Amino acid sequence: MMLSTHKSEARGPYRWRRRKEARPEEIIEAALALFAEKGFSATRLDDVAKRAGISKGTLYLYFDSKEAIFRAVVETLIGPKLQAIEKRVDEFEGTNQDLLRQLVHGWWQNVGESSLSAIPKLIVSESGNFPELAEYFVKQVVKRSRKVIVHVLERGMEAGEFKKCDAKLAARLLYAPMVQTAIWKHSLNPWDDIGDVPAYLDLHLDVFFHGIASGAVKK
Amino acid sequence: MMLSTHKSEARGPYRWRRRKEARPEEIIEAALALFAEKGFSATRLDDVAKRAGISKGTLYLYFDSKEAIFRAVVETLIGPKLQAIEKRVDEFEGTNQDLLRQLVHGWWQNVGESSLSAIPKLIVSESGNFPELAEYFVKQVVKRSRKVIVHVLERGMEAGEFKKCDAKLAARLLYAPMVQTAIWKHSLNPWDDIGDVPAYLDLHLDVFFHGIASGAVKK
DNA sequence: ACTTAATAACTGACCGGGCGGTTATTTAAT
DNA sequence: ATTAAATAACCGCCCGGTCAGTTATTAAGT
Repeated sequence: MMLSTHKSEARGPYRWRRRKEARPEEIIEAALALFAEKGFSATRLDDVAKRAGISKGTLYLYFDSKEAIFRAVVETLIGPKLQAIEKRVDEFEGTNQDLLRQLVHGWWQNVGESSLSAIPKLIVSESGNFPELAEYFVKQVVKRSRKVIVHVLERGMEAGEFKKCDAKLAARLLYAPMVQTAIWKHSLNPWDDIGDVPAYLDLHLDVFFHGIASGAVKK
Repeated sequence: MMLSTHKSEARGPYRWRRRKEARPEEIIEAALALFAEKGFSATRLDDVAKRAGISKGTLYLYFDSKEAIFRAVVETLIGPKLQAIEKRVDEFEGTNQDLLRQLVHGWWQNVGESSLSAIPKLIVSESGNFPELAEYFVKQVVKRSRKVIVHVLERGMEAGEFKKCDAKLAARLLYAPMVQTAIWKHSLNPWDDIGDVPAYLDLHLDVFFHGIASGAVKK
Protein backbone atom coordinates (compact mmCIF):
# COMPACT_ATOMS: atom_id res chain seq x y z
CA MET A 1 0.00 0.00 0.00
CA MET A 2 1.19 3.43 -1.04
CA LEU A 3 4.71 2.73 -2.16
CA SER A 4 6.21 5.77 -3.82
CA THR A 5 2.80 6.63 -5.16
CA HIS A 6 3.60 10.27 -4.83
CA LYS A 7 1.55 12.06 -7.39
CA SER A 8 2.07 10.26 -10.66
CA GLU A 9 5.83 10.42 -11.04
CA ALA A 10 6.48 6.74 -10.60
CA ARG A 11 5.89 6.63 -14.35
CA GLY A 12 8.43 6.60 -17.13
CA PRO A 13 11.66 4.76 -17.73
CA TYR A 14 13.35 6.30 -14.73
CA ARG A 15 14.36 4.48 -11.62
CA TRP A 16 13.84 7.64 -9.65
CA ARG A 17 13.34 11.37 -10.01
CA ARG A 18 14.93 14.41 -8.52
CA ARG A 19 12.42 16.05 -6.22
CA LYS A 20 14.43 18.13 -3.87
CA GLU A 21 11.50 20.20 -2.63
CA ALA A 22 9.07 17.38 -1.93
CA ARG A 23 11.44 15.08 -0.06
CA PRO A 24 11.59 16.62 3.42
CA GLU A 25 7.85 16.70 3.83
CA GLU A 26 7.49 13.13 2.64
CA ILE A 27 10.22 11.97 4.97
CA ILE A 28 8.58 13.71 7.90
CA GLU A 29 5.25 12.18 7.09
CA ALA A 30 6.70 8.70 6.75
CA ALA A 31 8.67 9.08 9.94
CA LEU A 32 5.67 10.21 11.94
CA ALA A 33 3.65 7.25 10.77
CA LEU A 34 6.36 4.80 11.76
CA PHE A 35 7.25 6.52 14.99
CA ALA A 36 3.60 6.40 15.93
CA GLU A 37 3.44 2.72 15.18
CA LYS A 38 6.71 1.43 16.58
CA GLY A 39 8.22 4.17 18.72
CA PHE A 40 11.45 5.98 18.04
CA SER A 41 14.13 3.42 18.85
CA ALA A 42 12.32 0.58 17.16
CA THR A 43 11.81 2.52 13.94
CA ARG A 44 14.44 1.61 11.36
CA LEU A 45 15.69 4.29 9.01
CA ASP A 46 15.50 1.75 6.22
CA ASP A 47 11.78 1.56 6.84
CA VAL A 48 11.36 5.31 6.91
CA ALA A 49 13.22 5.52 3.61
CA LYS A 50 11.19 2.77 2.04
CA ARG A 51 7.94 4.37 3.11
CA ALA A 52 9.06 7.72 1.75
CA GLY A 53 9.94 6.01 -1.51
CA ILE A 54 13.67 6.73 -1.35
CA SER A 55 16.84 5.08 -0.17
CA LYS A 56 18.34 5.40 3.25
CA GLY A 57 21.24 7.44 1.97
CA THR A 58 18.88 10.10 0.71
CA LEU A 59 17.62 10.69 4.22
CA TYR A 60 21.04 12.02 5.06
CA LEU A 61 20.90 14.54 2.27
CA TYR A 62 18.05 16.23 4.09
CA PHE A 63 18.61 15.46 7.76
CA ASP A 64 21.72 15.08 9.84
CA SER A 65 20.54 12.21 11.97
CA LYS A 66 17.61 10.16 13.11
CA GLU A 67 17.08 12.55 15.96
CA ALA A 68 16.97 15.48 13.55
CA ILE A 69 14.11 13.79 11.75
CA PHE A 70 12.30 13.37 15.03
CA ARG A 71 12.81 17.01 15.81
CA ALA A 72 11.57 18.07 12.41
CA VAL A 73 8.41 16.07 12.88
CA VAL A 74 7.62 17.93 16.06
CA GLU A 75 8.69 21.34 14.84
CA THR A 76 6.95 21.43 11.52
CA LEU A 77 3.68 19.78 12.46
CA ILE A 78 2.82 21.32 15.80
CA GLY A 79 3.64 24.98 15.41
CA PRO A 80 0.81 25.77 12.96
CA LYS A 81 -1.78 23.98 15.08
CA LEU A 82 -0.85 25.93 18.17
CA GLN A 83 -0.91 29.19 16.32
CA ALA A 84 -4.42 28.48 15.12
CA ILE A 85 -5.53 27.80 18.68
CA GLU A 86 -4.02 30.99 19.99
CA LYS A 87 -5.77 32.97 17.30
CA ARG A 88 -9.06 31.33 18.05
CA VAL A 89 -8.79 32.21 21.73
CA ASP A 90 -8.11 35.84 20.95
CA GLU A 91 -11.02 36.20 18.61
CA PHE A 92 -13.59 34.19 20.51
CA GLU A 93 -16.76 35.82 21.70
CA GLY A 94 -18.87 33.93 24.19
CA THR A 95 -18.44 32.38 27.60
CA ASN A 96 -15.08 31.07 28.61
CA GLN A 97 -16.65 27.75 29.38
CA ASP A 98 -17.89 27.42 25.83
CA LEU A 99 -14.50 28.38 24.52
CA LEU A 100 -12.78 25.71 26.57
CA ARG A 101 -15.33 23.13 25.55
CA GLN A 102 -14.70 23.96 21.93
CA LEU A 103 -10.96 23.85 22.41
CA VAL A 104 -11.08 20.43 23.99
CA HIS A 105 -13.30 18.94 21.34
CA GLY A 106 -11.44 20.77 18.58
CA TRP A 107 -8.15 19.44 19.84
CA TRP A 108 -9.46 15.93 19.78
CA GLN A 109 -10.73 16.32 16.24
CA ASN A 110 -7.62 17.99 14.86
CA VAL A 111 -4.92 16.32 16.89
CA GLY A 112 -6.35 13.40 18.79
CA GLU A 113 -7.78 11.76 15.76
CA SER A 114 -4.82 12.46 13.50
CA SER A 115 -1.45 10.77 13.57
CA LEU A 116 -0.21 13.81 15.46
CA SER A 117 -1.72 12.23 18.52
CA ALA A 118 1.29 9.92 18.57
CA ILE A 119 3.63 12.74 19.51
CA PRO A 120 2.85 12.94 23.24
CA LYS A 121 3.58 9.27 23.66
CA LEU A 122 6.73 9.61 21.61
CA ILE A 123 8.02 12.49 23.67
CA VAL A 124 7.21 10.79 26.94
CA SER A 125 8.78 7.54 25.85
CA GLU A 126 11.98 9.04 24.53
CA SER A 127 12.46 11.90 26.96
CA GLY A 128 15.14 9.99 28.79
CA ASN A 129 17.17 9.31 25.69
CA PHE A 130 16.66 12.68 24.03
CA PRO A 131 16.51 15.27 26.79
CA GLU A 132 17.08 18.21 24.47
CA LEU A 133 14.02 17.22 22.53
CA ALA A 134 11.97 16.89 25.69
CA GLU A 135 13.10 20.30 26.79
CA TYR A 136 12.19 21.79 23.46
CA PHE A 137 8.79 20.16 23.55
CA VAL A 138 8.00 21.38 27.04
CA LYS A 139 8.97 24.91 26.17
CA GLN A 140 7.42 25.15 22.74
CA VAL A 141 4.34 23.02 23.19
CA VAL A 142 3.45 22.17 26.79
CA LYS A 143 4.00 25.53 28.40
CA ARG A 144 2.71 27.43 25.43
CA SER A 145 -0.50 25.40 25.42
CA ARG A 146 -0.98 25.67 29.13
CA LYS A 147 -0.50 29.41 28.95
CA VAL A 148 -3.50 29.63 26.67
CA ILE A 149 -5.67 27.54 28.97
CA VAL A 150 -4.55 29.39 32.07
CA HIS A 151 -5.38 32.63 30.35
CA VAL A 152 -8.92 31.55 29.57
CA LEU A 153 -9.42 30.10 33.04
CA GLU A 154 -8.27 33.28 34.73
CA ARG A 155 -10.46 35.36 32.45
CA GLY A 156 -13.34 33.18 33.57
CA MET A 157 -12.44 33.52 37.23
CA GLU A 158 -12.36 37.28 37.02
CA ALA A 159 -15.68 37.28 35.22
CA GLY A 160 -17.11 35.25 38.10
CA GLU A 161 -17.71 32.38 35.74
CA PHE A 162 -15.37 30.01 37.60
CA LYS A 163 -14.43 29.64 41.23
CA LYS A 164 -11.03 31.11 42.03
CA CYS A 165 -8.33 28.50 42.35
CA ASP A 166 -4.83 27.76 41.15
CA ALA A 167 -5.31 28.18 37.41
CA LYS A 168 -2.14 26.28 36.57
CA LEU A 169 -3.28 23.21 38.44
CA ALA A 170 -6.78 23.55 37.04
CA ALA A 171 -5.33 23.71 33.54
CA ARG A 172 -3.47 20.48 34.17
CA LEU A 173 -6.69 18.90 35.34
CA LEU A 174 -8.46 20.06 32.23
CA TYR A 175 -6.04 18.56 29.74
CA ALA A 176 -4.96 15.50 31.70
CA PRO A 177 -7.75 13.27 30.36
CA MET A 178 -7.15 14.53 26.83
CA VAL A 179 -3.46 13.87 26.81
CA GLN A 180 -3.96 10.62 28.66
CA THR A 181 -6.40 9.49 26.02
CA ALA A 182 -3.98 10.34 23.23
CA ILE A 183 -1.24 8.39 24.95
CA TRP A 184 -3.58 5.49 25.57
CA LYS A 185 -4.64 5.44 21.97
CA HIS A 186 -1.08 4.73 20.95
CA SER A 187 -0.28 2.21 23.62
CA LEU A 188 -2.87 0.16 25.43
CA ASN A 189 -5.89 0.89 23.28
CA PRO A 190 -5.87 -2.49 21.53
CA TRP A 191 -6.46 -4.20 24.87
CA ASP A 192 -8.47 -1.52 26.61
CA ASP A 193 -10.45 0.54 24.16
CA ILE A 194 -11.90 3.76 25.45
CA GLY A 195 -14.68 3.68 22.92
CA ASP A 196 -16.52 6.94 22.37
CA VAL A 197 -13.90 9.55 23.17
CA PRO A 198 -16.13 12.62 22.63
CA ALA A 199 -18.58 11.16 25.12
CA TYR A 200 -15.75 10.68 27.57
CA LEU A 201 -14.59 14.23 27.06
CA ASP A 202 -18.15 15.48 27.47
CA LEU A 203 -18.44 13.76 30.81
CA HIS A 204 -15.10 15.22 31.78
CA LEU A 205 -16.16 18.72 30.78
CA ASP A 206 -19.46 18.43 32.63
CA VAL A 207 -17.80 17.25 35.79
CA PHE A 208 -14.99 19.73 35.52
CA PHE A 209 -17.07 22.83 34.91
CA HIS A 210 -19.63 21.94 37.48
CA GLY A 211 -16.80 21.27 39.86
CA ILE A 212 -15.11 24.62 39.47
CA ALA A 213 -18.28 26.62 38.93
CA SER A 214 -19.37 26.70 42.52
CA GLY A 215 -18.37 26.45 46.15
CA ALA A 216 -16.66 23.06 46.42
CA VAL A 217 -13.14 24.24 45.83
CA LYS A 218 -11.13 25.17 48.87
CA LYS A 219 -9.26 28.44 49.02
CA MET B 1 25.93 5.32 44.76
CA MET B 2 24.83 1.94 45.99
CA LEU B 3 27.05 -0.31 43.98
CA SER B 4 26.77 -3.91 45.07
CA THR B 5 26.14 -2.74 48.60
CA HIS B 6 23.97 -5.72 49.32
CA LYS B 7 24.26 -6.38 52.98
CA SER B 8 27.94 -6.68 53.77
CA GLU B 9 29.02 -9.55 51.58
CA ALA B 10 31.37 -7.64 49.36
CA ARG B 11 33.78 -8.21 52.22
CA GLY B 12 36.11 -11.06 52.85
CA PRO B 13 38.57 -12.96 50.69
CA TYR B 14 35.83 -14.03 48.29
CA ARG B 15 35.30 -12.56 44.88
CA TRP B 16 31.65 -13.52 45.21
CA ARG B 17 29.25 -15.65 47.17
CA ARG B 18 26.57 -18.11 46.25
CA ARG B 19 23.25 -16.55 47.09
CA LYS B 20 20.71 -18.38 45.04
CA GLU B 21 17.76 -17.08 47.04
CA ALA B 22 18.62 -13.42 47.16
CA ARG B 23 19.53 -12.94 43.51
CA PRO B 24 16.17 -12.72 41.78
CA GLU B 25 14.87 -9.99 44.04
CA GLU B 26 18.04 -7.99 43.69
CA ILE B 27 17.95 -8.32 39.95
CA ILE B 28 14.35 -7.19 39.83
CA GLU B 29 15.09 -4.22 41.99
CA ALA B 30 18.08 -3.19 39.92
CA ALA B 31 16.17 -3.66 36.69
CA LEU B 32 13.26 -1.53 37.86
CA ALA B 33 15.57 1.28 38.83
CA LEU B 34 17.28 1.27 35.44
CA PHE B 35 14.11 0.75 33.45
CA ALA B 36 12.64 3.72 35.28
CA GLU B 37 15.62 5.82 34.44
CA LYS B 38 16.36 4.86 30.85
CA GLY B 39 13.42 2.90 29.53
CA PHE B 40 13.47 -0.72 28.47
CA SER B 41 15.36 -0.70 25.17
CA ALA B 42 18.00 1.70 26.40
CA THR B 43 18.72 -0.33 29.51
CA ARG B 44 21.78 -2.54 29.07
CA LEU B 45 21.86 -5.90 30.74
CA ASP B 46 25.46 -5.22 31.67
CA ASP B 47 24.24 -2.28 33.70
CA VAL B 48 21.50 -4.29 35.36
CA ALA B 49 24.05 -6.90 36.32
CA LYS B 50 26.51 -4.34 37.61
CA ARG B 51 23.84 -2.68 39.71
CA ALA B 52 22.74 -6.02 41.11
CA GLY B 53 26.37 -6.75 41.96
CA ILE B 54 26.73 -9.70 39.63
CA SER B 55 27.85 -10.46 36.10
CA LYS B 56 25.68 -10.50 33.05
CA GLY B 57 25.89 -14.25 32.71
CA THR B 58 24.37 -14.70 36.14
CA LEU B 59 21.23 -12.93 34.98
CA TYR B 60 20.61 -15.84 32.68
CA LEU B 61 20.76 -18.32 35.51
CA TYR B 62 17.61 -16.73 36.88
CA PHE B 63 15.79 -15.31 33.86
CA ASP B 64 15.42 -16.48 30.30
CA SER B 65 15.65 -13.12 28.63
CA LYS B 66 15.56 -9.40 29.08
CA GLU B 67 11.84 -9.45 28.54
CA ALA B 68 11.42 -12.07 31.25
CA ILE B 69 13.08 -9.69 33.69
CA PHE B 70 10.68 -6.98 32.64
CA ARG B 71 7.77 -9.27 33.19
CA ALA B 72 9.02 -10.34 36.60
CA VAL B 73 9.29 -6.71 37.65
CA VAL B 74 5.65 -6.15 36.87
CA GLU B 75 4.40 -9.42 38.24
CA THR B 76 6.16 -9.52 41.54
CA LEU B 77 5.84 -5.90 42.55
CA ILE B 78 2.29 -5.00 41.63
CA GLY B 79 0.24 -7.97 42.71
CA PRO B 80 0.65 -7.43 46.47
CA LYS B 81 -0.20 -3.75 46.21
CA LEU B 82 -3.41 -4.43 44.39
CA GLN B 83 -4.41 -7.10 46.81
CA ALA B 84 -3.98 -4.69 49.71
CA ILE B 85 -6.19 -2.16 47.96
CA GLU B 86 -8.91 -4.69 47.32
CA LYS B 87 -8.86 -5.73 50.93
CA ARG B 88 -9.08 -2.15 52.08
CA VAL B 89 -12.11 -1.51 49.93
CA ASP B 90 -13.90 -4.52 51.30
CA GLU B 91 -13.28 -3.61 54.90
CA PHE B 92 -13.84 0.11 54.69
CA GLU B 93 -16.56 1.75 56.70
CA GLY B 94 -17.45 5.30 55.87
CA THR B 95 -18.61 7.27 52.86
CA ASN B 96 -17.56 6.13 49.46
CA GLN B 97 -16.15 9.56 48.77
CA ASP B 98 -13.83 9.29 51.73
CA LEU B 99 -12.76 5.87 50.60
CA LEU B 100 -11.90 7.10 47.15
CA ARG B 101 -10.05 10.07 48.56
CA GLN B 102 -8.02 7.75 50.72
CA LEU B 103 -7.35 5.41 47.82
CA VAL B 104 -6.08 8.22 45.63
CA HIS B 105 -3.81 9.66 48.24
CA GLY B 106 -2.74 6.23 49.39
CA TRP B 107 -1.86 5.26 45.86
CA TRP B 108 0.28 8.29 45.48
CA GLN B 109 2.11 7.58 48.72
CA ASN B 110 2.64 3.89 48.09
CA VAL B 111 3.08 3.82 44.36
CA GLY B 112 3.45 7.33 43.02
CA GLU B 113 6.31 8.22 45.30
CA SER B 114 8.08 4.87 44.99
CA SER B 115 10.02 3.60 42.03
CA LEU B 116 6.95 1.58 41.10
CA SER B 117 5.60 4.77 39.61
CA ALA B 118 7.90 4.11 36.67
CA ILE B 119 5.91 1.13 35.54
CA PRO B 120 3.04 2.93 33.81
CA LYS B 121 5.46 4.85 31.67
CA LEU B 122 7.38 1.69 30.93
CA ILE B 123 4.32 -0.19 29.84
CA VAL B 124 3.07 2.64 27.71
CA SER B 125 6.44 3.15 26.09
CA GLU B 126 7.10 -0.47 25.32
CA SER B 127 3.60 -1.67 24.54
CA GLY B 128 4.33 -1.65 20.83
CA ASN B 129 7.40 -3.82 21.15
CA PHE B 130 6.05 -6.17 23.80
CA PRO B 131 2.37 -6.64 23.13
CA GLU B 132 2.06 -9.71 25.32
CA LEU B 133 3.29 -7.72 28.26
CA ALA B 134 0.89 -4.90 27.53
CA GLU B 135 -1.93 -7.36 27.36
CA TYR B 136 -0.93 -8.91 30.63
CA PHE B 137 -0.69 -5.52 32.28
CA VAL B 138 -4.10 -4.41 31.07
CA LYS B 139 -5.72 -7.58 32.29
CA GLN B 140 -3.94 -7.95 35.61
CA VAL B 141 -3.55 -4.33 36.59
CA VAL B 142 -5.61 -1.84 34.63
CA LYS B 143 -8.90 -3.70 34.50
CA ARG B 144 -8.51 -5.09 37.96
CA SER B 145 -7.87 -1.62 39.39
CA ARG B 146 -10.69 -0.05 37.48
CA LYS B 147 -13.04 -2.74 38.68
CA VAL B 148 -12.40 -1.68 42.24
CA ILE B 149 -13.03 1.98 41.48
CA VAL B 150 -16.15 1.23 39.47
CA HIS B 151 -17.42 -0.85 42.34
CA VAL B 152 -17.02 1.97 44.82
CA LEU B 153 -18.49 4.52 42.44
CA GLU B 154 -21.56 2.40 41.79
CA ARG B 155 -21.97 1.76 45.46
CA GLY B 156 -21.95 5.52 45.93
CA MET B 157 -24.44 6.06 43.14
CA GLU B 158 -26.88 3.62 44.62
CA ALA B 159 -26.47 5.22 48.00
CA GLY B 160 -27.41 8.55 46.42
CA GLU B 161 -23.96 9.83 47.22
CA PHE B 162 -23.00 10.38 43.59
CA LYS B 163 -24.98 11.31 40.55
CA LYS B 164 -25.70 8.39 38.25
CA CYS B 165 -23.45 8.27 35.23
CA ASP B 166 -21.25 5.85 33.32
CA ALA B 167 -19.12 4.52 36.14
CA LYS B 168 -16.45 3.17 33.82
CA LEU B 169 -15.88 6.56 32.26
CA ALA B 170 -16.02 8.23 35.64
CA ALA B 171 -13.41 5.81 36.94
CA ARG B 172 -11.15 6.76 34.05
CA LEU B 173 -11.64 10.40 34.91
CA LEU B 174 -10.74 9.74 38.50
CA TYR B 175 -7.42 8.07 37.89
CA ALA B 176 -6.38 9.93 34.75
CA PRO B 177 -4.62 12.74 36.65
CA MET B 178 -2.95 10.22 38.93
CA VAL B 179 -1.57 8.07 36.19
CA GLN B 180 -0.71 11.11 34.13
CA THR B 181 1.27 12.50 37.03
CA ALA B 182 3.18 9.26 37.47
CA ILE B 183 4.04 9.21 33.79
CA TRP B 184 5.03 12.84 33.90
CA LYS B 185 7.26 12.25 36.87
CA HIS B 186 9.32 9.84 34.81
CA SER B 187 9.45 11.85 31.63
CA LEU B 188 9.00 15.59 31.49
CA ASN B 189 9.19 16.41 35.15
CA PRO B 190 12.72 17.83 34.96
CA TRP B 191 11.50 20.54 32.63
CA ASP B 192 7.96 20.93 33.90
CA ASP B 193 7.72 20.12 37.57
CA ILE B 194 4.26 19.62 38.95
CA GLY B 195 5.34 20.62 42.41
CA ASP B 196 3.00 19.70 45.23
CA VAL B 197 1.30 16.57 43.95
CA PRO B 198 -1.01 16.00 46.94
CA ALA B 199 -2.30 19.55 46.50
CA TYR B 200 -2.92 18.82 42.86
CA LEU B 201 -4.75 15.61 43.74
CA ASP B 202 -6.78 17.46 46.36
CA LEU B 203 -7.94 19.99 43.80
CA HIS B 204 -8.76 17.15 41.48
CA LEU B 205 -10.76 15.34 44.15
CA ASP B 206 -12.62 18.48 45.14
CA VAL B 207 -13.55 19.26 41.56
CA PHE B 208 -14.38 15.69 40.76
CA PHE B 209 -16.64 14.98 43.71
CA HIS B 210 -18.40 18.27 43.51
CA GLY B 211 -18.82 17.63 39.82
CA ILE B 212 -20.47 14.26 40.19
CA ALA B 213 -22.28 14.98 43.44
CA SER B 214 -25.01 17.08 41.95
CA GLY B 215 -27.01 17.91 38.87
CA ALA B 216 -24.46 18.92 36.27
CA VAL B 217 -24.00 15.51 34.73
CA LYS B 218 -26.22 14.65 31.86
CA LYS B 219 -28.09 11.39 31.71
C1' DA C 1 18.45 19.58 -33.13
C1' DC C 2 22.09 16.91 -31.40
C1' DT C 3 26.04 15.80 -28.61
C1' DT C 4 28.73 16.44 -24.70
C1' DA C 5 30.11 18.17 -20.40
C1' DA C 6 28.92 19.47 -15.69
C1' DT C 7 26.14 19.17 -11.76
C1' DA C 8 23.32 17.58 -8.23
C1' DA C 9 19.97 14.03 -6.59
C1' DC C 10 19.95 9.53 -5.36
C1' DT C 11 21.43 4.73 -4.52
C1' DG C 12 22.82 0.65 -1.90
C1' DA C 13 26.67 -1.98 -0.41
C1' DC C 14 29.40 -1.57 3.36
C1' DC C 15 31.32 -0.79 8.15
C1' DG C 16 31.87 -0.73 12.97
C1' DG C 17 30.25 -0.44 17.47
C1' DG C 18 26.93 -1.92 20.63
C1' DC C 19 24.38 -5.23 22.89
C1' DG C 20 21.48 -9.52 23.79
C1' DG C 21 22.54 -13.90 24.52
C1' DT C 22 25.98 -18.30 25.12
C1' DT C 23 29.43 -21.13 27.09
C1' DA C 24 33.96 -22.80 28.70
C1' DT C 25 36.08 -22.03 32.83
C1' DT C 26 36.80 -20.72 37.65
C1' DT C 27 35.44 -20.62 42.39
C1' DA C 28 32.66 -21.33 46.56
C1' DA C 29 30.35 -24.66 49.21
C1' DT C 30 29.62 -29.26 51.14
C1' DA D 1 35.63 -35.05 45.19
C1' DT D 2 31.63 -33.37 43.59
C1' DT D 3 28.27 -30.10 42.61
C1' DA D 4 26.35 -25.78 41.76
C1' DA D 5 26.93 -20.70 41.46
C1' DA D 6 29.07 -17.21 39.14
C1' DT D 7 32.25 -15.35 35.82
C1' DA D 8 34.07 -13.16 31.62
C1' DA D 9 35.46 -13.87 27.23
C1' DC D 10 33.10 -14.61 23.27
C1' DC D 11 29.69 -14.67 19.23
C1' DG D 12 26.83 -12.83 15.80
C1' DC D 13 23.31 -9.87 14.45
C1' DC D 14 21.44 -5.54 13.89
C1' DC D 15 21.20 -0.88 12.54
C1' DG D 16 22.72 4.11 12.36
C1' DG D 17 25.62 6.28 9.58
C1' DT D 18 29.01 6.71 5.35
C1' DC D 19 30.59 7.08 0.73
C1' DA D 20 31.95 5.68 -3.87
C1' DG D 21 29.50 5.17 -7.64
C1' DT D 22 25.11 5.78 -10.73
C1' DT D 23 21.51 8.29 -12.97
C1' DA D 24 18.43 12.20 -13.93
C1' DT D 25 18.66 16.97 -15.12
C1' DT D 26 20.51 21.12 -16.88
C1' DA D 27 23.76 23.94 -19.54
C1' DA D 28 27.07 24.61 -23.02
C1' DG D 29 28.96 23.82 -27.33
C1' DT D 30 28.48 22.86 -32.39
